[in-house]
Amino acid sequence: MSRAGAIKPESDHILDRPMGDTDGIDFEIIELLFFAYRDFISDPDAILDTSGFGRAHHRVVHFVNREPGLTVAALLDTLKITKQSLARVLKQLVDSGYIAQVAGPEDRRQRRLFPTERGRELALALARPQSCRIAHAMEGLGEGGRAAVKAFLSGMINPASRGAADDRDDMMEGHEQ
Amino acid sequence: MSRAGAIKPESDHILDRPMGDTDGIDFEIIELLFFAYRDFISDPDAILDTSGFGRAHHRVVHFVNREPGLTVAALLDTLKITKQSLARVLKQLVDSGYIAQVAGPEDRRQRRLFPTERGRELALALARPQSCRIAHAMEGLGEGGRAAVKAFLSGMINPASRGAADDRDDMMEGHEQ
DNA sequence: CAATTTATGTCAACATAGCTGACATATTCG
DNA sequence: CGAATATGTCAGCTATGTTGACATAAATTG
Repeated sequence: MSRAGAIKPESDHILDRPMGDTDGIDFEIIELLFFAYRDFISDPDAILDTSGFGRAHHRVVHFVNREPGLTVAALLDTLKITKQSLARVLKQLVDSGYIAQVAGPEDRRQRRLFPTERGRELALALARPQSCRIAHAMEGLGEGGRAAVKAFLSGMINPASRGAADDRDDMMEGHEQ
Repeated sequence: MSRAGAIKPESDHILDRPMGDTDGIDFEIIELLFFAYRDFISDPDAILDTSGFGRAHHRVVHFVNREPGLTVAALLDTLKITKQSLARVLKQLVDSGYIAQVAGPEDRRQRRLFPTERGRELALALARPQSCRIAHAMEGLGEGGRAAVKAFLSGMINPASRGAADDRDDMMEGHEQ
């Protein structure tokens, strides 16, 4: 802090050549991913500002619409956040009538989550500009190009990340930590 | 809040069919992007926890290493955050000896940002696992596949997002808002 | 040169969205 | 019945973004 005025290159050895692909690191894709994802979520963000919701709400609304009847536990597993974090946004969505909770038919401790029509509309409105952006980015790529993109994105995902949703039935979920 | 006990499907109309690709929306890629990016940043996050830094520091260290001599204004433009947000993390990085500030040779009001060797090492350490993940995801894709991925990611980016870095010289930057 | 603009820094307050820890309640299961 | 499970909730902390106001030094301009 007292060094704020010590703007002299002699003291610390300073590097002035850019960190490039010499190190065998794929900086190009790293940065493309950063910018692509940033702009990808900017579309729904603009809509959410209007609704008074945030990205956290977006994710919840999305996955509940994609898998109606989802349990809270399954949603937590998908989002990889804590139940306290989820509770905050979920409560707002339920109170505002975007999501409804129904006691599980088998296990009545569960609260299965369903979208209302309002929730469905919001999810679609948020997904629409994202899908348009994707369609635009896919323009000119052939069927093989699209397959390559899918393969690439799938390969970026940790095996356990998606598996959790598939294995949900046969595993005992004993990892509350 | 008092409706917490009103777990009844009859009141609100509840939707139980999944929101699918019927609506002409590319949910598949939307979700792949979500999971891919989440896991993509989990690698550096794990390292950062050790260092006591966060994602914000990561981004700063990355771009300073990629373009040594970057001005604060240019960095703000790349990150699209406010100077107050940047100040917090930048100060920590400078104080910890990861980044050095040098008065601009032409315009001495500028603080050009340079990585120290320590900063370079950190940037490389953070990029390494991400690059490995990318390499793994690219496995099996031919040269055309890689080109498709690049074209796709580039197409996802707002034209102005990257352009800002290119146009920096000829535009008057009169958008402090 | 004086006035203004620019580049940057800084203080204070606030919002969102994550976290941990602790505890409550209802339900199921052994 | 008692233990485990699914969920909810309270309280407080952290990281990272925001706005608004103001300070300082250097460049630019009249």
